[in-house]
Amino acid sequence: MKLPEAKAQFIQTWGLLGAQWGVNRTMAQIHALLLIAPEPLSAEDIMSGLDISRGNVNMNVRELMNWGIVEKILVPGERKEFFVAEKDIWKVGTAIARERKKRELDPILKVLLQLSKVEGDPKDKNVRAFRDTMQNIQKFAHQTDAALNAFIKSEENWFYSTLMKVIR
Amino acid sequence: MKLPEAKAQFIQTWGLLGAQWGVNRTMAQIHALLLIAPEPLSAEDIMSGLDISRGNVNMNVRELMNWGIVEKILVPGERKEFFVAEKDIWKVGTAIARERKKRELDPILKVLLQLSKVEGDPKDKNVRAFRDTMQNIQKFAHQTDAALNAFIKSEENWFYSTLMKVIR
DNA sequence: TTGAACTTTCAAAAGTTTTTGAAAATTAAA
DNA sequence: TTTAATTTTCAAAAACTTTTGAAAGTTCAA
Repeated sequence: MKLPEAKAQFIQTWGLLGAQWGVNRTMAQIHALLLIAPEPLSAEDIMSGLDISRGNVNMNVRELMNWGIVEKILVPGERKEFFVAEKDIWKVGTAIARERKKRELDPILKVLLQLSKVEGDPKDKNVRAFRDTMQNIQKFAHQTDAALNAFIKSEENWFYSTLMKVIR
Repeated sequence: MKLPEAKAQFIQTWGLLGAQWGVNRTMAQIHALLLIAPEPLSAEDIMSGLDISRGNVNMNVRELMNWGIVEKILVPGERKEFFVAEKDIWKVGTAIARERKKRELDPILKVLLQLSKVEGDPKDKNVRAFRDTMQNIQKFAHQTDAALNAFIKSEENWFYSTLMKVIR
């Protein structure tokens, strides 16, 4: 396989991976394009590289910057803005974990904690079933939370061993 | 908060969690409804509980069964089919991890492995950047794979072991 | 067998998300 | 200043996903 074909396939695959996990496909594709670019890319490079509109590039690049995995840089002598991706995949992984936990997991776990305080007669099997489920989810959530925090704080290599301690 | 309100909020929240991670919202809501049900539910119970059509229930319950976290049961003397969810959240977590890894992660990682074999002149910085990225992703993928496998294999007893810590 | 109870299927409709592209806003050079 | 290059915004269009519901299929008691 030659480079252009391999690049295209990587962009396609990275986009699919994102889409399956609730990330905008185009955002993941832009990320892929930047990951394999040896030089910073302009908005126009991304537009032509993926055949998408300027507005689409602008919106998705901004979101990648919000996630902390792409940076805007100014090239001396150039009017345009350029973009570079964080190339260390471990850092990319921890940044994504940190953001998604903060935005999507933490608020939901807060709600679930509230729900275990439901009023009701413990003789009612509906009440008992509900409370049992909430307690189980909370316990699981705490372990997941600990594992994710370990990962987020980790430098490479620490991850596997700390996760093992949490699980065992 | 009283039970009916708490149930509604749990269903809503569980659905949101699913939707954010690429799972059909209604499928997650059906799962929530079954998780807190003290008795098996029929298709009609689910239809009226969530106000959705028969076809929708059929399709999503089938998918929950494919994931191995819901089971069809036959109640003696009843013509209808009933459904129960696996109530142990750790088992639910490992089942979901096992299925998603198999369906969505493994095939993609296989492609990425292929891509690191790209032909090309190592003097070309495009080739070098591409290969570096592929190698980094692969290394990360292997660690993630090992961590996921450890989690998937961590069979039950989590309740027992946490209980032991409380007792001693 | 028959037919009522129940489940499954799937084309069309509804709903949601993503993308476009042109106008408005911003920036910086002349 | 003014002007041209560039970026941002956002309403409308396109694309995609989910849901419906009625017809077809299946099961089983009589």
